[in-house]
Amino acid sequence: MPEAVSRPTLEAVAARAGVSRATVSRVVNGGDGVREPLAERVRRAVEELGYVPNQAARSLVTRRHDAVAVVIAEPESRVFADPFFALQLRGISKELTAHDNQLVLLLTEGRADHARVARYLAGGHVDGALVFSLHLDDPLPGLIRDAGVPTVFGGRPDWDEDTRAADRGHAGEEAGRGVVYVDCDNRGGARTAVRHLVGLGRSRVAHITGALDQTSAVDRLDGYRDVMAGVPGECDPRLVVESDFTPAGGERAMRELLDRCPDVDAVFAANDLTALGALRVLRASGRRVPEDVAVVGFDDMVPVAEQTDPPLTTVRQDIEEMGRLMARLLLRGLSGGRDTEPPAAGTPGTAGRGVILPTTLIRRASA
Amino acid sequence: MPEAVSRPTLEAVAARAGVSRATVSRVVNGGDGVREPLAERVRRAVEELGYVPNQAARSLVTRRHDAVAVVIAEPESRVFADPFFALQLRGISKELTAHDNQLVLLLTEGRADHARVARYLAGGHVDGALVFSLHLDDPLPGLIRDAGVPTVFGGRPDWDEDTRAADRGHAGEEAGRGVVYVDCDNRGGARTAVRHLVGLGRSRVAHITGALDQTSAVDRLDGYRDVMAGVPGECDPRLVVESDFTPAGGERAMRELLDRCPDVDAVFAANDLTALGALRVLRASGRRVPEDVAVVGFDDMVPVAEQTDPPLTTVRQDIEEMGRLMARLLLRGLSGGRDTEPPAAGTPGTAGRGVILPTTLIRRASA
DNA sequence: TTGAAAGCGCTAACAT
DNA sequence: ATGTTAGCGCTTTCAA
Repeated sequence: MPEAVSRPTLEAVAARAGVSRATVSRVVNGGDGVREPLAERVRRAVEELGYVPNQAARSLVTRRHDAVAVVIAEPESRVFADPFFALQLRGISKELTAHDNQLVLLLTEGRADHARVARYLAGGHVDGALVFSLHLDDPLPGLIRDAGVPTVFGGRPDWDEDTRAADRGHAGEEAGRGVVYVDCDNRGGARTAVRHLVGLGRSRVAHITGALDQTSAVDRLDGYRDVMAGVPGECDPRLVVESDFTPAGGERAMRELLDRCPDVDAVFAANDLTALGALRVLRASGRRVPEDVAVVGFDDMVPVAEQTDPPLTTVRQDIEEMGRLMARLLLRGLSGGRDTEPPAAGTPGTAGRGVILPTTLIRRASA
Repeated sequence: MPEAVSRPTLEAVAARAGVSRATVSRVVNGGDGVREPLAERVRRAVEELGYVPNQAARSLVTRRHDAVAVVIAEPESRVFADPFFALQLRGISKELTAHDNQLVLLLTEGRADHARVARYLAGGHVDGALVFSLHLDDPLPGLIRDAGVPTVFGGRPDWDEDTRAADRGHAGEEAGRGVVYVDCDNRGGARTAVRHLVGLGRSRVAHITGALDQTSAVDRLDGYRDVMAGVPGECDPRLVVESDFTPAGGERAMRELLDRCPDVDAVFAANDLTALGALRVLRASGRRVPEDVAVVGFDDMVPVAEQTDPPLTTVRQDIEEMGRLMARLLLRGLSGGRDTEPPAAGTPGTAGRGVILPTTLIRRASA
């Protein structure tokens, strides 16, 4: 019974309203230049027939799709481990919906899928793309660039355009300026976290990093170093342990840390999940938090941070807002004109084309 | 520079290969009935020009879109609290990708969006829909049914067709038979959990329910009752506390439970998040788990269940597989013919049209 | 086996 | 202000 009932066409509506197809089209698309009584007749006909425009036919002529692709590189990412992804998507979805755009979700599972995604984007099925390019050296940005689709990245892509473009012979174009992205202030947030710890009087502040093939992890590490560089005698490199954003990784790192520096009295973990693992190991080792060791996380994944023992002090970023903003930037670029394109070379104040959202420290009990 | 570069058309390929558009079309679509040397010429031309078919033009004539909508009713759901959603989506995505179908994501925020979704589905933009109808009395199933789009539901919808259809005057059609859905064996899984607890020698087994406006919660409660009904003198209704699938809800329920029945020695929680909350309250109350009170969860959200203290014994369902299966059923129905439609009235063995996936008990330390 | 031609449903000039 | 018309790029009869 869900037999694809053939929907009424413009033609049918026109016939019913006793006007031409063009007139119906005008009314359906906003109705400028159609006198009210006529427009009303058309609207009634549309209503009665339950007419819905055929998007394929429309796209064929307008070359717009009112659809945006969201590309998420999933493998080995935390995408499926925490609600990050879902929140981001919610923000994007809200914004797209508000502008009558559809969200086409492209999940990729490793290199093999890159070609598929590139082909899809190049195929002109969507008006633009929102890409979460999570890893350094990801070929996706390059492929997307070549596909020529307006794109906004989630998280600063490690796209050293100057270098790569040169490899391709685009060196003179300053193409790096063209990358639009939205990210949170990873470095600044990290500074805030570490300063907080230092301000608590801690003198042996460690950092458990995230996966260092992601810019967010690198930036947070940089922020940590920014502050520690200013603390006399505190640049002990053993206080930095590399990890991977997961609870298990956090446990491992914390164990190593306790091993190397039993006198550690504070830990800045690259994200909440890492902090979770660290907390567990600290407890198991008999340390009290925050009395013996203070801990700060990053992200403020509320369901995680509020449920740890003790509740986690952490750096909050507004993930849903990031998603919304990405979508907004893209749509603006699509309609407004060349907003997702590089500014004229030398335009002041636009270098980078990145939008950085602020972070805030959420104080709970762990530090 | 991402200027929507006008892509080559069939025409261009035809010209280059020195054949007609029809021939190119044939080759592009599988190449039956085209002699090899010619086909090869065409393929080369496609390659050289980087030709990608225009999906809009194709859809316009074929009326297929190779796209499937995934509808997720988000408000008040746990969709953004645990990785359930992401896993489901991954399974769906894999299956769709394997069949060259796109995934259009429709997130809804309450009633207001229902009309939008219904309109979209009715608009014939997609070939079918996968719908997560999470709540009893959700109007979505009805709207979708009216939209006439082949649909597979995730989780048994509370769609008492006999009743509703009657309301609409379809009573004679046995329409309820037409609902295709995929779910896990909530009731059986609950039975397994409770039996395990009883088998441990526990005599005061409580149940903290999920949100009872979702069939999964109701089914798990039923499973609990199935077993408890067989345990002499164990039908104490005070052992059942209603909750909502959240950690906070689990805490609240556990507190009430301890209040009402301080002698409780086992808890079957409706999901892992609930169990998490319960564990916390139990610990705070000085009870040891599992010595004093054994706890079993449901879902096996690995990141949660493995990280609780003690690690959680729980009923596992294969969420990703559910997603994959939903997609498979839908695609099969779309191509194979009328598979998503109701079987002829009276067809034996097909009543319900639901596919129920098995669950397994994962033993960890909490029970 | 291959080509010619007729649309699919819609928008956007261009006429009126 | 409204109607007429020419395609958008593709698939699909129907002829050759």
